[in-house]
Amino acid sequence: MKLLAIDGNSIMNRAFYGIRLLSNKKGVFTNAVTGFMNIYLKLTEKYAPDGVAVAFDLKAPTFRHKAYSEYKAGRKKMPDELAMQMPLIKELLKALGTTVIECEGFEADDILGTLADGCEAVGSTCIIATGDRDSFQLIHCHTFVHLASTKEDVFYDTAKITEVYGVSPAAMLEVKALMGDASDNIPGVPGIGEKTALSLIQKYGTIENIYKSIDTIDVTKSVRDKLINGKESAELSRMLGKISRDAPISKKPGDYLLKPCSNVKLAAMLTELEMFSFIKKLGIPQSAIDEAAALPPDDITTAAEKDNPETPAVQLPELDGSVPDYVSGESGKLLKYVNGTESEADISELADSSPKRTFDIKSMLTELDCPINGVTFDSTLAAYLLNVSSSDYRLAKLCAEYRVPLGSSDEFTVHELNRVLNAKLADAGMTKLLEDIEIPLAEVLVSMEKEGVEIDRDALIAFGKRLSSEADDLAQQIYICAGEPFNIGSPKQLGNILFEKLGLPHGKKTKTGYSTNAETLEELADKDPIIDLILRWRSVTKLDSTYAQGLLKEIADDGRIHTTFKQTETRTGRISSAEPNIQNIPVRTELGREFRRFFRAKEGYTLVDADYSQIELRILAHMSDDRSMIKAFTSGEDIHTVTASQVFGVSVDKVTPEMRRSAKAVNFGIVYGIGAFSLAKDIGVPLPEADRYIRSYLSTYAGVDAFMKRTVESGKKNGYVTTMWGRRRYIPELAASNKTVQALGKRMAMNTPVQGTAADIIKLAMIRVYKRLAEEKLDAKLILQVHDELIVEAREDCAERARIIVAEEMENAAELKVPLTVDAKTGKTWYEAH
DNA sequence: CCAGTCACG
DNA sequence: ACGTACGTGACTGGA
Repeated sequence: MKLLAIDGNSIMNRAFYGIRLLSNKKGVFTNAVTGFMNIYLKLTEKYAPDGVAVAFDLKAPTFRHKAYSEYKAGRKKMPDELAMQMPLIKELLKALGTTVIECEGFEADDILGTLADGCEAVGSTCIIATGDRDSFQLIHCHTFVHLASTKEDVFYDTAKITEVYGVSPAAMLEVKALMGDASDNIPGVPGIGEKTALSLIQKYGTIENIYKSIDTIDVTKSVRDKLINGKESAELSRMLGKISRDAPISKKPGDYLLKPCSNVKLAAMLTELEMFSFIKKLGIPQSAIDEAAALPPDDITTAAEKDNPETPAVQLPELDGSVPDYVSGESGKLLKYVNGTESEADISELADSSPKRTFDIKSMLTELDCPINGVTFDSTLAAYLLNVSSSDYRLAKLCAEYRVPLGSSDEFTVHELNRVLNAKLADAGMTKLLEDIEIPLAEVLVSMEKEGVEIDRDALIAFGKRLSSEADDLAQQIYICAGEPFNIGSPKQLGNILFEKLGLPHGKKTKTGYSTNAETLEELADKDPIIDLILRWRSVTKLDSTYAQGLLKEIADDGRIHTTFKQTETRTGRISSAEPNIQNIPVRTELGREFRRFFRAKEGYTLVDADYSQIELRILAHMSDDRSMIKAFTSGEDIHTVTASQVFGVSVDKVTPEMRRSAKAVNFGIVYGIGAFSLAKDIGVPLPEADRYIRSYLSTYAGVDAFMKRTVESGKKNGYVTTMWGRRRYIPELAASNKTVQALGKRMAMNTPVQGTAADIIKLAMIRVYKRLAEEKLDAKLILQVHDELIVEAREDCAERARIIVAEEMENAAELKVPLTVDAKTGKTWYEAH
């Protein structure tokens, strides 16, 4: 018989601090549970135990000794994020068939000691799995310790302990009692550390022996004095550190045999916790998953949710069964589900305007390459709106998440999934957002991807050659400065050259070595000419590899680049662009901006480039209803100048360029949820001065201050924040107890409504522009979007009409309390038009 | 596959 | 005392 005895608290601790904070979308934290499950699976695979017992401390233990409780009282309280995961792991462990043991008056260690004692008595093997070394004293003939550490796990038996520490396992207690253990609040003998304690016990075996012959033992005077003064403390420490072996639990290993798993319970819990990978790893049968999905939503809910009970159940909208649900199956087949019947459908029926529902309309438009009209609902987009933070909106994942049984056919499953998603979306007030923005947008995006943008390949190749030869020159000069060639692109090698070989003063370090980013290097620019060369090399190679070579690889046979716009990627509602990313083509430096000359209109056409002016600040003015900021925007003056004049209390014509620069930085910072530290770094002023700017800004724009506070409060209360169009983002970070994480949550809460509303507006604008260009039968197509900028390719003779139309539709996409202004220009290339 | 870096709004 | 502005994607080096 082989018993695996797990120190539950210790392993949960390791898991919690070893994995960054994770949570499901309801805000239930899951990182410790995830880590524990990984360790549990590893252990059972490695040792194949017959029985598993998991020991936990009780929340409010009564202590063995009075003195003990006094010491333990000084221990830090478990963070809430970890505490709330304890009941979850216990439930999971029970469902896995293990025995969970908690025992009043005894800590997890004592339970392990008792179990080990029971195993020794009958010659069963006992493997103790724990994250701390306290249990070493329990190692014996049949008792071993599996130490789970951050680096790698180590297996300890008597021989290993003797090898590593030079004492017997039982003597580990004596060592600990001498050296003490701060984390366990064991005082030890003041002044005696690990080295001295080990050598003393190696020589004399026990504390008792040491004190028996305290006058004659071979130690320095100072150690002897410390020992004499610390005698009482040593004896107390030994008592505190000794693990008890008589917890009132069964000592028979046979009583802890593994029971069969409760697959349904496991499936339900792991689904609720969104830990889908374990469902797979545990090999839980589909039947159990389906059965779990049919259960009513259980009580694995958050405390947060209990504090905010959902509004009483309202009548949720049911789906109209006569509206077909479409899904594209393998090998290009189109399947549908209508009035309870499944059938194959012809793509031609998608074109008519009769109502229909889809699963991933953007993929369907792309793959089927046919018009799809009358779409009233789309599963993928609905799922994105319900949880913008997911990274997987595939059918199986959604079914698991929303407790829909994976049925016999996809069309039936999609129908069932849509019922759930539709009800949840209506409940969250996002139906209009789906119908009016996301669904119509899918068609616009697919059209833009298909159109693409023409690239001047030859010019791009020539520019790339220029960049790479420049990079080679710079590299040669760098090698001369460094005295040897090395890989400049390796931060590790570069750090060695700069800070070890050349001995330059290094700034802060990263986890892996010296920091060598541009910000750090710029501070060293006057120390050595190599710095400037490296910065130039970085910039030139970046442009060459990412933009010259990178873009060349992406030019299709039609001479154009066809990006992919992702509609379900960002947390804020923006769209993103990939393969290639056309939303980060250089513009800030003159050399980088050259790339925009290679993005050109095709023969006989012109580009129209229109971008919103200060859209995020305008939205902030509107949402916060701040009188001063609204006035600033209605005055028609430059916003940063007006801000400077209001914040510094001077007239507009007295604003210096310096003042304007600061005001601009604060304006940006405010939208991001500013901190004085970062502002100071950004504009290079002392921290107290940056702090004054912010306070002055927030008192000038008190409405903004109030809006930010309101937003954070509502985020904390509801668990999410929203945009003007009701787009939602859950922010579990707001509930974290770690201050840094909470501060991050606050910044997200402040930024998301603004950035997200801007995303709502430009999406509306795209739909309007797309429709209007089609209605007016202009030979002009929307081709690119860069967050606040739209680019249209128009035949030369209608470019001016197109320019007017694009600007008009963008400006009228939303009605705010401030004007929503647009700059629209034309040009043969992106460079010229922007 | 992650960390570091850097391009954009 | 600590860590420090929001949101993305691509490339490189190195475990």
